[in-house]
Amino acid sequence: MITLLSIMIQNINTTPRASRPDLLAILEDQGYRPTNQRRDVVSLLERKGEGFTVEEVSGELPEVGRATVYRTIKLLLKAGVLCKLALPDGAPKYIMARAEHHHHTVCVKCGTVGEFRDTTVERVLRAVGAEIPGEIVGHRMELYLVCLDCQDRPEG
Amino acid sequence: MITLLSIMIQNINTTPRASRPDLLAILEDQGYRPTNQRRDVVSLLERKGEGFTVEEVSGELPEVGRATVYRTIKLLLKAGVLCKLALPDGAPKYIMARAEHHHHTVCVKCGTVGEFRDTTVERVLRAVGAEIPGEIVGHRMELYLVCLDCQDRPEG
DNA sequence: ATAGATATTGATACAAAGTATCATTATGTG
DNA sequence: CACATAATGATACTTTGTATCAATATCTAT
Repeated sequence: MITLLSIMIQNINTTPRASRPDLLAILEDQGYRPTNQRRDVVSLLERKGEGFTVEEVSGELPEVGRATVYRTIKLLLKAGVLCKLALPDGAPKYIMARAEHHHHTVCVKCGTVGEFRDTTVERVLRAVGAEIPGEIVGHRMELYLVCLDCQDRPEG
Repeated sequence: MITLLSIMIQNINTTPRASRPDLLAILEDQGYRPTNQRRDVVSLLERKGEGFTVEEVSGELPEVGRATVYRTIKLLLKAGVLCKLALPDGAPKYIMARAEHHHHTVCVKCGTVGEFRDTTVERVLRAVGAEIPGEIVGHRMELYLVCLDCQDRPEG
C-alpha cells in the first residue's frame, strides 16, 4: 500500500554546513552598505549552528540597536539565507538556510531545530498544487517532535 | 510547554463530528460551563464561513471582554474544532476545522483561506516521520497561493 | 431555594515580536 | 572634501496574546 520511493533524508539534526556563505558579501551584492552593525550581526549568525530568536541575538550584541538587528535579519530573510520558522504556538525561530530546499523539525520540549529533505514531499506538494485553483507561490511546513535527548530525559 | 503540546495534538487528530457542530455542547462535554459570553462567541463563530482573527471577533462582540474571547477561542482550539494557521509573515488566522485531517491554503493577496486534503501528504509525512529520530507529535503545513479572484484582478 | 464551593469574567497590566518615526551618524560618490 | 543617501538608535506604537485578581456567575449539596 505504501509505495514510497526515494525517501531521502539528509543531515537530520545536524547543523554545521560545509561552506558558510559570506553574509555581508551577499548583502553588499544586493546594494546594501557593509556597516559595522551589519558586520557584527552576520558575524554572530555565521557562528550560530542552532536556531535562534532575534531577541537572543540582540541580547548578545548590546552594541547594536535592537531595531537594526531586526532590520538586518529581515534583509537576510529576503535574501533567502535565513529561514524563519514557527513553534507550535506560533513563536518565531530563525535558522541559517541550507542551499537545498528543505524543511525543519522542532522539538516541542527543548526547541532544538533540525532539518530534513525529502524529495517525495516536494513532489507531493507540486502534485497537490496542480490540483488546487490558484497559483502556488510558497508553502510552510514544520514537523514537531520530541527529540531523543528529551525522550531520555522524561518529565520536565 | 504542556499546553502547547496539547493544542498541537488536538490540531493533528481532529475529531470527526457532525456538519453543524454545537460548539457550546462540545465545551460543556469537556466540563466547561455554558456562560452567556461563551454562547455569544460560539454563536458568532458558528456563523463564520471564512477565516477570522480574534480581534475581529472581539470587535464584533463588544459585550464580551477581549480576554474572554481569547480564552474561549483557546478552548475551541484545544477541543480541535478550530484551526489556527499562519500567513506568510506569521500573522495568525483562525478557521473552523473540518472533520477530516486537512490542510489550508491562504491567498497571499486577499488572505482568503481554503482547505485541501490529500492522503498522499499524510502518508509521506508518516513515512518521513519514521525516518527521523524522535517521536513526531505534530506538524504544520500551509500552502500559499494567489487565488483565482486575485489573478483576475491583477495588481492593486 | 440557599449556602458554599468553584469557575468565569473583565479591567488592567504586561509580554513578545516586530514596525514606524525621525533626528543623528555613517557611508559612498563625484 | 562635500554632498547625497543610506543606516542607525531611541522611542513610541502595534499586534497577539497571557497573568493577575477582585467581582460575579454558575454549579452542587443540602
